Amino acid sequence: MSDIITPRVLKGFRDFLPEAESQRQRLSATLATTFGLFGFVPIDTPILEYAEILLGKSGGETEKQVYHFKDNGGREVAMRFDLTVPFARFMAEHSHELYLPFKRYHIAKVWRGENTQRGRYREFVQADFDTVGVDSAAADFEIIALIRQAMIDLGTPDSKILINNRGIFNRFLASIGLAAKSVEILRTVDKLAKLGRDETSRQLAELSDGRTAGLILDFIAAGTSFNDTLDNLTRLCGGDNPDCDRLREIQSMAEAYALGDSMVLAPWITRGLDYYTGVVFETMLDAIPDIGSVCSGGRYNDLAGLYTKQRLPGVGAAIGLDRLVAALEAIDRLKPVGNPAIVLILNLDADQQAEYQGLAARLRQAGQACEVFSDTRKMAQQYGYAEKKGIEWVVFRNESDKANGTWKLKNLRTQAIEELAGAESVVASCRNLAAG
RNA sequence: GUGGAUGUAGCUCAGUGGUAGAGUCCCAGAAUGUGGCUCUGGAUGUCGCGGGUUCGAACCCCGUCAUCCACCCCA
Repeated sequence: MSDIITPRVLKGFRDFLPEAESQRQRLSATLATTFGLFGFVPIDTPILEYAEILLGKSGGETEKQVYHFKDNGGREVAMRFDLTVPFARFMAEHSHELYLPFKRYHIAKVWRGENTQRGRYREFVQADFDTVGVDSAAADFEIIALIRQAMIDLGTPDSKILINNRGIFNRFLASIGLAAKSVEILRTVDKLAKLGRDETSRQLAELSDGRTAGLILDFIAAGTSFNDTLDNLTRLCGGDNPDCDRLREIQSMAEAYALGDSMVLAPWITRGLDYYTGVVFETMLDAIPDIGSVCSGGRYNDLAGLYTKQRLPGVGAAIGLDRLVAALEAIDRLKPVGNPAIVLILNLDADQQAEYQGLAARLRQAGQACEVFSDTRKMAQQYGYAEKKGIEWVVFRNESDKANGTWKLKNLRTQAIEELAGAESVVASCRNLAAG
């Protein structure tokens, strides 16, 4: 009989080993730098909120996905399932302490109790960024430019930001008398890429009729260029209007910014979430489109309407960091993250313990990360340790080195061994290694 | 939440009713003029978990958990 508890983690939850966690931290740090480049500032909020805050408006679908329970004091609480709703509460509570427009980013874990798949977990990190307190093309464009920069910085310049404006679609639907079914139609259209034209047409015909389905499909057809597509949309929804103008303004900024064809007008992109009211976007990686959008968002005209009378329009997006890591791994584009220490001091002689630590101290004082192997094990094991951790250099000394006060520095890859006069020489050599 | 596939040693997998296997990895030893090549030996599995059928189950049946895929939704 055993009283050992089987170690396991919940479905959709994961442990991260050093290599994976290093990657996550690196990407996260990269994003923080990119956000800062655009003047976005960081915030954080609690992972647990009153259930009514998180479940307030969102009925059905999201409610089923939110982890909620009674805390030890009997309060109904819930774990945040995205960073936008907590942000809305945050703004309602702190807007008087802040300034508008307020541009914030928030990189943190969120939880959703839905079924798992590759790149789809129950606990995952989102990098959310929004500009609130302003409704302008400049703000919309800044989010797009930021997504573009983030994609470049993350190592996926070969990606496309698909953009659309829901307002245009709604105008179009109104013009053909289907405004009442806009939500269903938007959802159906959103699946065009996945279902294909025929199936989408069939489903649209169920919502309206065959002729209307054809009209809708014509409407969402892609043109030969951003402006060509936009001209088509403008014509089909009854001529110039503020929503088309917004896209034109964004496009002119994109040209000045030299975004090129990384920004695509995609009339079939609508996003399922019903709080978006203006431009919406998704970001697809050319190398692995199957994994889905790695950064999605859009404009909403009232962020915190549930919690305050102050009207806060905004625009923002969320990068799915874990999905991105899964994608980068799948296309083999994660840069290896080495061990922080590039030098291992081999521990071969029980009488030299003080010397090893003394050398390590010198190195560290010089800002040089190093390790002393923590036991006098066989050399093969110490070499193996260094290799597994990606440490390229080892320092050791044999009997004669010990007598002479010298050290040997060996490159594990080239096998080259260099004899060094003393600790200062080791420090100097390691400095060169780090620099070179 | 619904449907399908999968689940055997740390890893990759073979084994379809009759005493649990291979490769790799790991450990020990030999050789090696400070490891990595070679040789010898060794360890490791409640066959995801729990029931059932059977003289006998890794294999058949049911349930359950996890992973992957599709739906739904989304990052």
